[in-house]
Amino acid sequence: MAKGVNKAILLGNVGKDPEIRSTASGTIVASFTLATSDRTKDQTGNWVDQTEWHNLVAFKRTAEIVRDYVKKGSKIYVEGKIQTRSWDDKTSGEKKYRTEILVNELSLLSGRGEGESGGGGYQRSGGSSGYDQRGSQAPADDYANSAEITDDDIPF
Amino acid sequence: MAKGVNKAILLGNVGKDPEIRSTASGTIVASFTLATSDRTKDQTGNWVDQTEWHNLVAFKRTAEIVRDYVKKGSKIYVEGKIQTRSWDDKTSGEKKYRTEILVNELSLLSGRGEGESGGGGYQRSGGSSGYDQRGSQAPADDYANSAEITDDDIPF
Amino acid sequence: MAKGVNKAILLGNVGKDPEIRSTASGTIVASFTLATSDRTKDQTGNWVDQTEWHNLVAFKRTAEIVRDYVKKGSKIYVEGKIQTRSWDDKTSGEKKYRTEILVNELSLLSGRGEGESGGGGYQRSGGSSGYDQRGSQAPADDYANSAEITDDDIPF
Amino acid sequence: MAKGVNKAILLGNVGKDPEIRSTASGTIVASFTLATSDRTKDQTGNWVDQTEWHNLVAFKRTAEIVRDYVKKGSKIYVEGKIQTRSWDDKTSGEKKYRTEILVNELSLLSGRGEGESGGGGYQRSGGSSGYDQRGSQAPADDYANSAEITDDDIPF
DNA sequence: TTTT
DNA sequence: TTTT
Repeated sequence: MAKGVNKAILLGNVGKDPEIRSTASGTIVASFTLATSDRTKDQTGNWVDQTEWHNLVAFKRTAEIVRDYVKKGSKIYVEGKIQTRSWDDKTSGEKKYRTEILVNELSLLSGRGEGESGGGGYQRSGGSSGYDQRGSQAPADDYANSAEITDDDIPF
Repeated sequence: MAKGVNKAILLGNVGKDPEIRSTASGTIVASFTLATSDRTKDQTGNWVDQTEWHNLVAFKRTAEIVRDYVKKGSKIYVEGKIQTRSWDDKTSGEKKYRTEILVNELSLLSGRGEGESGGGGYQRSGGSSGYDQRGSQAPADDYANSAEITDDDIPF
Repeated sequence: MAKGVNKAILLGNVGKDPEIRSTASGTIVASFTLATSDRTKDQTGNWVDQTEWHNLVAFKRTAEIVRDYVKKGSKIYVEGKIQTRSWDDKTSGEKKYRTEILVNELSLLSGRGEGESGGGGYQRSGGSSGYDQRGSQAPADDYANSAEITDDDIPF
Repeated sequence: MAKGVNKAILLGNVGKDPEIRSTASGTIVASFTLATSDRTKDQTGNWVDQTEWHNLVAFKRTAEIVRDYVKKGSKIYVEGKIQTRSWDDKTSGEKKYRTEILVNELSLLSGRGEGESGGGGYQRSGGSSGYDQRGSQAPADDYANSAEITDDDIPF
């Protein structure tokens, strides 16, 4: 009776190769971004392409599918839950928010081979944090340090 | 052809009486929060009620419906578009993000009279920012100062 | 990869007390109808209320919730899968179709006590087929005789 | 307050080249079928591909997009309204039902050139009624004769 | 009747 | 940062 509905339905293109991590307890986690593009009229009546970026997270079996089949450029359909996590920024002391889509349904729309052009290595190595995704530096670090996903964040 | 899908489907209860404002050009804007509750199992297998808060915005005709019929406690169904706005925090200089649902469909589920218990005054006056809903003070002010909705933010 | 999406999202009022049955193998099945009302403009520009009726089916745990909490008049939100079953009419020999929503998510929106007006008995007895909801008699019988849900129809 | 929700969300492949017609008043109408495929477990626990077929109808601007870009094999995402039309079968005298999805949002997922393999002619000519789509003969004719879409069926 |  |  107290059950609400919290559902996101998205169809778009993946911005970067997904980040794959594991929690302390061994749960696999995939993080990636999705661009949904729209053609809307602006104030002057012109058609403008408008792109919205979404932060997606997937766990367990869904994360494995992401790891194995989703890459930069992939077109996917996704259903998920909208979640906002918050943490206290260590340096500024301010509260920060990050909204993510917890993916629970995923459909691959690019054929095999489509999506990524580079055939070679997926060099997703080094210091790439995977959250440095809006041209912001400090926030990414901050997020990585203060708001890393822990087992407590996982809803199962 | 490049058309993506960006849709949120929410059903829950309104957290506070909506804020009603107008842009410089006279467009009416309604802002409010919605709680969607879920019963999920936690790590230890217990059923836990989990509430997610969403920031909703409505414009024009939809904003008028919100103004006239939606209040604290109202149960509503909503469809909208997920949007993240960003701005530079004036004091800390950091980039901040705020994700909102731009409502384009709304269905009232509380009967008339349901929802609000207090019959008296809707004292939506004074310093009540309507964004002080996560125990955070500064962010609300900050948001009010730095990220006020302007005509440029309105997608039509 | 070949995964499609087939989803119905409905919010409306239940037309009659649900029918509860069991398959030969003991799976509980609930069947009921849902009215979704819309206010659309007709050809002459007048606002007209338009009601669409849907046939819903629920199995197992969801069927138990329907049995225990859903009744005539209940306002509910439902997610499900659109399915069309077909059978050969015994008398006319024609192929017949029936589209149903296989419910997999259900949210009760009427408070307890709301919905049903009659306090007394839920006389869901006798010949009430539960499918006699469009002013048609024969189809209901026909359906009952020729297109009863069998274990083969259940997708799990 | 009496506003319900009636929404279908489908992603799949088009079964045949769409039928394009016009009503007496000149409204363009597109009819086509969509297959949504699912991989579910059957009773014995094996994974089985299950395909559901949907009847889609589009009007006006959406019908033009269908006419110009959608063909047999096209992968599309669609939002629409579930509608059941009924009519009296002339020969058997029985009431018949046909459930359709009235498309109001459409996204093309096949690239240009994808979808159809045959480059040549779209010979959608002759007596093809477009409703002879489930291996049934009489019903199609019947439908064509008794339940043709008229201006009265169009909800605007 | 589609698709992987 | 994606895609058409």
